[in-house]
Parts: sequence; structure tokens; C-alpha cells
Amino acid sequence: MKKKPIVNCTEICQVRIQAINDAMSVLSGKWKFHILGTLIEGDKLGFMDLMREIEGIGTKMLSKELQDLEMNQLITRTVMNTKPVTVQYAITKHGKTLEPIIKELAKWGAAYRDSMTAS
Amino acid sequence: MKKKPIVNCTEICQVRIQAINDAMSVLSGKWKFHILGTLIEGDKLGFMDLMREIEGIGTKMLSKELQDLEMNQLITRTVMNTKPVTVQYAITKHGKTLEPIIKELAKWGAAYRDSMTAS
DNA sequence: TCAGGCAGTTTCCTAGAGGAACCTGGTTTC
DNA sequence: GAAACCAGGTTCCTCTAGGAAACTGCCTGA
Repeated sequence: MKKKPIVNCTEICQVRIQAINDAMSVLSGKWKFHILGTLIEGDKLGFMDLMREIEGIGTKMLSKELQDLEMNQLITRTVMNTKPVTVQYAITKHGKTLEPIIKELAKWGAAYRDSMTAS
Repeated sequence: MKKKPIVNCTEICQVRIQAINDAMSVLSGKWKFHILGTLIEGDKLGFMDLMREIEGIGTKMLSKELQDLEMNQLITRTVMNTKPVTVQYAITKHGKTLEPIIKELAKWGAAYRDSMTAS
């Protein structure tokens, strides 16, 4: 009995897969959510501010991820002409659209931890 | 001028970081969202059904990710005693709590794609 | 002048994520 | 008996994400 061809993926399914891939390509990596979450909370942070807030991240990763996020227009980077040059990172309007996702994710993570420690 | 000690991370920040780490430890990887999304949409799917729905995944990854998800109680695996043994994967009540996140993620991904192609 | 802060960059290294292909073992249809 | 379908497991291989540590360059206050 011949089975339907390999490609019987429904269209809504295809669309969802592509959408999730798009989102993940921008948000992949260990640190993006943390950086975005931090910048959503406290706007205008410097490089060292972020280092202090995001426990565990190193300078290389932070700088690389910041570049990624800037390239994708989720954050902005402005160099201030102060005496020791400082830089301000801030979330963009576009980046703010991620707030619900990050909030949900954090909420779910906390609930998950509770449910695990309970059992 | 001495700066405040390294650890001046606010508490809400620490909590968020831990929550996001918890969530990511369970949801990390290229395929978990796809699998969960597919199982939320159509309940009770077999191994080959999932292969067909999730374009691009291979047997190794699918089987490994399914084990992970089952271990974390997000899906169930039931072996049916049919003539050629079939298996049914389904989402759990717990797994369903991820629905808002996955929906949001897919929504965001689609919107992101639109905004990128527009510019 | 020298330690320390800011903002990174560069190099080196390794574990693990993930793909391709092949194998098993049972069953049913042609 | 050959071919095909289900449900995986196994092996081999590659690539890169990510950490550690060291270095740069500028500025400032003690």
C-alpha cells in the first residue's frame, strides 16, 4: 500500500515552521534573550553595565551578540562623546516587540522550576 | 574613584536570568519548538507523521529530541499494540502551557520577515 | 606615574549540536 | 520472496557556539 508522498506537510504547518525558523535565526544563542531582557528593563546601558547585569557573560560573547542585535535592528549603539568614551546600548521600537515573548519565557521558566522542585 | 563591586546585579534581574536559563535548558536546540508546535496543533502523531510535518529533521534528531521532551514531561509516548507497532506522541497538559510562547514566537517571526522584506 | 575604569578585539581551545548514511527487526502487500 | 512501511538506533564526521585569557588604547584621579 503506497503511502502519500513525503511532502504532505500542511500549509499552515509550513508557514509556522518558517516563522519559527526566522525568529530563531535572530534570537539563537545563549545570551540574546538576556541582553534584550536587560535592555528592555533598564534602558540606556553601557557595555560594562551589561556585563554586570548579565552574570556569566564574557566580553567576547557580549560584544558579538550586541553586534548581531544591532545588525538586526533590535538595539541601537550610540557612542557618547564623553571624556572616557562611553557607549550606550538601548532597545529599539522593533526590539520592544519582543517584550511579550521574553516575559512569557521568563514566566514559564519560573513556573517550570516551581513545578519541578515541587515534584 | 572606586566603582561599586562587580555584583550589583539587581535581584529581579537575577531571577529573570535564572528563569530564562531554566526555560532555555529545556527548550534549547533547533527542533524543540517545531516538535512542540506540531504536537500542539495536531494531537496524537506517530514518528513518521512528525518526520513528514517537520521538514528537514532527520531520524536521529527527532528521536533524540522526543526523548528529551518526554523526560521533561512535555510530551507523552505511547506504544500501541497494532500489528506493525505504532507509537503515538502527544502533548501533555504541561507541554500545552508553552502554547502562548510558541504562538508569540511564530507571530513575531512572521512579522519580522514582513518588516525585513518591506525594507 | 601608575593603578584602574571603559570598551572592546584577538587568539586559542574544546564540547557538543547536528547532519548523512546505514542497520535492525518486525509486518504487510504485491 | 521482493519491496515498502513503521520506529527507531548507531556510527562517523564536521562545524561552530562559546569560554578563558591576554592585549589595546584612551582617559582620569590619587
